[in-house]
Amino acid sequence: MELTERKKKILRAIVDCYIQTAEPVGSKAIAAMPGMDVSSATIRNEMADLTEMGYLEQPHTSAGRIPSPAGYRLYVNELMEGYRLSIDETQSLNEAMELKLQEFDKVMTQVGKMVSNWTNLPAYAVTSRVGQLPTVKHFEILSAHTGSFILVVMTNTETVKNKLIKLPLNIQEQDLKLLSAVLNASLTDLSAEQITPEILSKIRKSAGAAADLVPIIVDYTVRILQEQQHSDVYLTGQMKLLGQPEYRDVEKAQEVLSTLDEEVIANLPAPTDGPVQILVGPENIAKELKDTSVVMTRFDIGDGMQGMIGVVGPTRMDYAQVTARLSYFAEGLGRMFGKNELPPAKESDGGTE
Amino acid sequence: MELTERKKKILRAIVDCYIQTAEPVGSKAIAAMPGMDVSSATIRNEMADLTEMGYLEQPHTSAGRIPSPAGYRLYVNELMEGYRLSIDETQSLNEAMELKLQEFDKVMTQVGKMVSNWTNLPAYAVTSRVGQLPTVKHFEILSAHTGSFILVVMTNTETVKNKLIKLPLNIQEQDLKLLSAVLNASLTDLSAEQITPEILSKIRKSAGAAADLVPIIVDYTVRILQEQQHSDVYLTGQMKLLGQPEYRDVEKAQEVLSTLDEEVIANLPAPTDGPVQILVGPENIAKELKDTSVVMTRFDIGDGMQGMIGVVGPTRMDYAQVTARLSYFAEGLGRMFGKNELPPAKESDGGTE
DNA sequence: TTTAGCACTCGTCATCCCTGAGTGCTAACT
DNA sequence: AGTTAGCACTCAGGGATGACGAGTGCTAAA
Repeated sequence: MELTERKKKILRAIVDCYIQTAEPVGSKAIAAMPGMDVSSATIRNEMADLTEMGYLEQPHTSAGRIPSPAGYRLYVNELMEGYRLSIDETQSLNEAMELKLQEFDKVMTQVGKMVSNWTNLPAYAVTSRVGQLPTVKHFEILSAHTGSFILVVMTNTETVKNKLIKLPLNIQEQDLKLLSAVLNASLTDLSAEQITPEILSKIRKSAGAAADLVPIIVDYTVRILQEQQHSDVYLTGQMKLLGQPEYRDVEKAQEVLSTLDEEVIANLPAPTDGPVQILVGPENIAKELKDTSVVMTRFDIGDGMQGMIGVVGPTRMDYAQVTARLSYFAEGLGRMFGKNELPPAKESDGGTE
Repeated sequence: MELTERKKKILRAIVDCYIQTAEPVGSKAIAAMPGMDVSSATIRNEMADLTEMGYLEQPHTSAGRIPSPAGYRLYVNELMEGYRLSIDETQSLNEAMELKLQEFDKVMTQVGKMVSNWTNLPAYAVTSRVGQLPTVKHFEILSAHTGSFILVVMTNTETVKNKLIKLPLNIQEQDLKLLSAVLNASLTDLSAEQITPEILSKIRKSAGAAADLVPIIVDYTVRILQEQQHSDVYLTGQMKLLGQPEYRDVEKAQEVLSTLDEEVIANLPAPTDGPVQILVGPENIAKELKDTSVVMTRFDIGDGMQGMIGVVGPTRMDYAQVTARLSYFAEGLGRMFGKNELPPAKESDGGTE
C-alpha cells in the first residue's frame, strides 16, 4: 500500500491531536479540523489503511487511534512542522540564562533545572570530556598563614583546582619551593594511572623537609585527575513527569523514574549527528523506558569538554516544541561557554580544611 | 479527663500500628497485640476517651482510629520508643559514607542522596554560614602561561577559590605583582557590600598597566563573597514520596512536591536545641505541607559553616527509625568534617575559561 | 472514489446492593 | 467501679448491572 500525501496529512493531524489531548483520536475529530475537506467516513478508511501499515494503533475496537512508535518515527522524521519560538519565549529564556548562570559552580545543575522548567519535563545535563586523558600541567604552592598553605593544581584541560592544607608541622618557604619544583618535574604530563607508588616514593625522597606532605598532595592530585575523567550527570525535574496524563498512575511513574537514574542517563547514546536527536519509545535502551521518548542535543563547552542536555517524556510529547526549545537552549549555552572573556562559565570553588 | 498510663500505652500501640499499616486501626487489632490483656470493649472505651481528648481521629464512623496531630506530638515527645540501629545498618552506612564522600565537591548532594536512600524519603541538605560576614583575606595572582593567569582568593572563612583568566593583552610579571599588592591593600577585610564603585576606581587608578583587569577581578571577588553568604540547599529523592501510600494519588503528591522547593526548605526553621527536631504536620510553615512531617538535625562542618539534614515524609512516618538514622548520620558527618587532616570535606573545583 | 447510513463493539459512568469491619451502647459480671 | 459480652447500627469498598455514547467497519448510493 502506498503512503499517499493525504495519508501523511491525516497521520500528521492525528499525531498533532494526540499530542495535545493524550486521548485516542477518532475520525470525526480529524474530519472536523480546518483544512480537512473530506468526510469522516473517508478518514476512517484512510485510518484503517494507516493502521494496517503499522503507523497507528487501536487501544480497543471502539476507541480512536493512537500513533504507533513507527508512526511517531515517521512524524519526527518528515511530518512534524517546525515549532517557532515566540519572541516572549526567547526573551524569557535569555533573561533566565543571564540571571541564573551567574551563580558559579553548579552551572550544570542550573542548566538542567532550566531545561526542565522550560520544557516542563524531566531533564538531564551531562558534561563529558572528549579527547586525551587529563594530566597535570603545573603545580603551585602558596604559603598562606602559619602552618597552612594552598596547593594549586592546573591540568591540561585548563582546569585549576586548589586546596587549603593545614599542617601542624612547620615548613619553611624554601622547602615549599623545593617541593613545588620536584612535583612539577616529576608529575607533569602524567595521567592518574601513571602515578605509581614508585614515583611517589621517588618524589618523597627528593622532597626534603616537606616529605610528609607528598602523599597528601599526590593523593589529592590523583583525585583531581580522576574526577576530570568521569562525566557528570545532573538529573532534575523528575516530578514533572507526574503532570503528564500517562503517568497519572503512580506505579507507572515510579517504574520509569526508578530506572531513570544517573547511571542510565550516562549510558544514553550521545547524539551522533545533526543538532537534535530523538529516541522514540522502544528505541530506548532500557525496556522500562519503552513508553518514553528522549530528546537530546549537545553543545560545546570548550577546553575539551562537551555538554549534553536532554529531556525525557512520554512518547506522546510535543516533539516540535521540545526540539525547538532544546536546540535554542543549546545554542545559547554554546555561545555562553564559548565567550572568551569573563564568562559565567565553570567556576572555582573553595577548598577548605 | 486524665491521661492514664493505660491510655498512653494504647495510644502508643495505635500510632505504632498506624505507622506500619497506614490504615485506621481498630479496637480488635489493639486488643490482640501481645501485652494487651484487656478486651476489645475496654480498648474501645479508652479509644473513645482518647478521641474526645483530641489525640485520635475517626475518618468515618465505621472505621478505626488514626492519630491526630496532637496524638503524633505526644507520641514523639514521650511515647516513642527509641529505634536501635542494627549492626548491619550502621555498617552499611559507614561504608557508604567512606565511599561516597571521597568524591569532592557535590558532597552535600551526596549527603542528601544518602539520607534519602537510607530513610527512603525525600531529603534535603543545607549548608549555611554562621557568624560574621565573609570578607577577603588574601589575594594571590599567579601567571600561568602567556596571556593567562590564575587568580586565587582566600576569604576569612578559610575558603579558597580560584579562577583562570585569559586575556589578549600582555601583562608583565611585575604588573601582576603590583596589582596583587594593591588588591591586598585595598580589599582586605571588606565584605561584598563594602566594595563600592569608588573603591573600585581608586584601585584602578593605582593598578598601573593591569588596570583593565581590575573590574574583572573585583567582580569575581564580589561574587565569591556573595556566594559565601547565602546558604545552599540540596533537595533529592522527591520521588521517594510516591512510595508512601498517602501519596498514591498523584494530585496529592504533586501538591506537596510542588511546594517543596528549595525556597521553602531554606526557610524551614533551624533546629533550635536538642539533637533532632520534628515538625508534625500542621506545625509546618506552608499549609500545603499540613499532612507532611519534617525531621531534621544539624551538624558541624567547621570553619563557620553549619550543615543541616532533614527528611520530609507523611505525618505517619516512622519517627523513631528516621530520628535514629538521621542523628547517626549527622554524627558521622560531624566526625568526618571535624577531622583536621586530609578530610574529604569541602573541596575545590576548577576555574576554567 | 467519496459519502451517508446503520448495525455493532466496548469502555465509561452511575447506580445498586452486599459484605464486613468497626463502633457505641447496654446489661451482666467481677 | 471497672471490665466484658452481646447486639444493633453505620458506612466505605467492591462487585454486578445497565444505560450511554464515542467510534468503528461495512454496504449501498451518489
